Amino acid sequence: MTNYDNKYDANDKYSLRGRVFQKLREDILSGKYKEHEELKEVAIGEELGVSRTPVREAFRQLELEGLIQIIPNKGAYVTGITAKDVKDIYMIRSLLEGLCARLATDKITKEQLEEMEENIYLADFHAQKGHLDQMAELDNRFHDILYEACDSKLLEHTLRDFHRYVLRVRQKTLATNTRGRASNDEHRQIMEAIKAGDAELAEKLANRHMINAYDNMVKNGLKEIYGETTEEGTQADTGSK
Amino acid sequence: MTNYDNKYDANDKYSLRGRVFQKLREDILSGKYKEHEELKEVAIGEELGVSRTPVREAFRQLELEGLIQIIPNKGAYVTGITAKDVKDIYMIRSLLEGLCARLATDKITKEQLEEMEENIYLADFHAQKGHLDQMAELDNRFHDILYEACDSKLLEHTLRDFHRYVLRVRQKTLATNTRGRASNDEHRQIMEAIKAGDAELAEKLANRHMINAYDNMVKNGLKEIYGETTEEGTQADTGSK
DNA sequence: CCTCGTATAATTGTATACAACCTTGCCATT
DNA sequence: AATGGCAAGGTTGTATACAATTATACGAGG
Repeated sequence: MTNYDNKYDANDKYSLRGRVFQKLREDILSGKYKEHEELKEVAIGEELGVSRTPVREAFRQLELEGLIQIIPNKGAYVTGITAKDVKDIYMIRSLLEGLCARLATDKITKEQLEEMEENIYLADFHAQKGHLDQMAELDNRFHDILYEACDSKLLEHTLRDFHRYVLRVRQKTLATNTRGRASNDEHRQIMEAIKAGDAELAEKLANRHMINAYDNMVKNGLKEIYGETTEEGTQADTGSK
Repeated sequence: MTNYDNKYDANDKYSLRGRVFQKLREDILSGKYKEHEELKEVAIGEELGVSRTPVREAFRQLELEGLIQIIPNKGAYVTGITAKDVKDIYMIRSLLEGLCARLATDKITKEQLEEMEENIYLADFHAQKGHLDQMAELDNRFHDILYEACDSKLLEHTLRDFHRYVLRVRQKTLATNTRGRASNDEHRQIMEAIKAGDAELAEKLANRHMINAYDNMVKNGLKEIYGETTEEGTQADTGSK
């Protein structure tokens, strides 16, 4: 619930605060700062060559994005993601990506559809070659295109938030070639449903795509990475029908 | 996507920043600061008797909550909500409140269920008396209970965000007695489905509840309040099946 | 040897000073 | 009279100084 439709990007890469914010977000998501690690204002400031003020403002934003937790008068700590959190996010995303696909079916532009096709074609190529990094990149981009295509700044922004939030986990678990191929196949089906103008089908496929992604994560050892267990079985149970 | 499961509330009411944040949020939501109004750091600071630093930090948070837009080196402006935004929010909420009701069916505690029943009973009373303010209050509380009952900090927080965001609009449009009664009837049906353990039905009813709420807003002049029109007809079209 | 308390250090919270940028209005030039 | 440029005022961006709070370490007492 944040700054959508903001042609002056608030996370302005030209202001110090914006640069600190982006840098810290990237470092947290990439794993440079680990869970429960403490972030100290002066240390970060010195590392980036800025004073405490922009760092503090960036901290406040990171907190609202859920990446750190600030305990008053104590410090800022990188928040952890529990297995339960991941499950909840995928349940929510399943519904919202479905909605997004449904809306996009009517709203998508020719250019966006073409980029989708290109994306899928390219992903096929990299899947054959076993280029996992490129696969992940294309996967991200596919969803970004979908978010843009739904023509709802609010939905787009919400989905981007969730998507970014699980990137930390995905990097560790989605990096199998078999899932990469399956995922791209699902992308193709979604794209074709949109292309055919079948909004209902597009929604169902997008729902299912998220459930499959989650189930795959569970299979590939989500529990081993995060100590806690999903409270009830492994089935995603996110279907809306 | 913000600070869930935070026992030290980040919007700490004991820190100046937290107080400024809460005060400004309330003032924006209540309409004291109108759309596109500029908020100046020194003016706000003097009004609340604090310096610019806590005000600036509060601004950054308000921006991430979507309540103001900060244009670098220019100023902070209260953001407007378009009719399209409202429609999008209700589409999203329809799905997520449905999910929430479905999860709550398994997770709700006896105390929460009792508070729900009490809430509905009280709302019946106030509906008869025509107490619109109390009705609105109870309506808010009903949804809060539901959010708590789903046992997902993430979903709870997301729904609270959206709910708070449309409060500005709702205050102006939901204040009709007939809708109040209908809404409470729908609350009762949702509650009874949860009580009966019928998760599927609870989800459907909660979906429908949001669609009805939105349709009512459209009927009661959402367009007149916000200059723009919903891009396609008036039907909510938020059903997931 | 352990525990509690106090003092000191470290860190965050707030205020203020200074710099950079944008806006505005006046004046000169055409 | 219209326009362009320049200067002055105001607002935000950043840095730093000071206050308040918390963590740590050391020593005294048991």
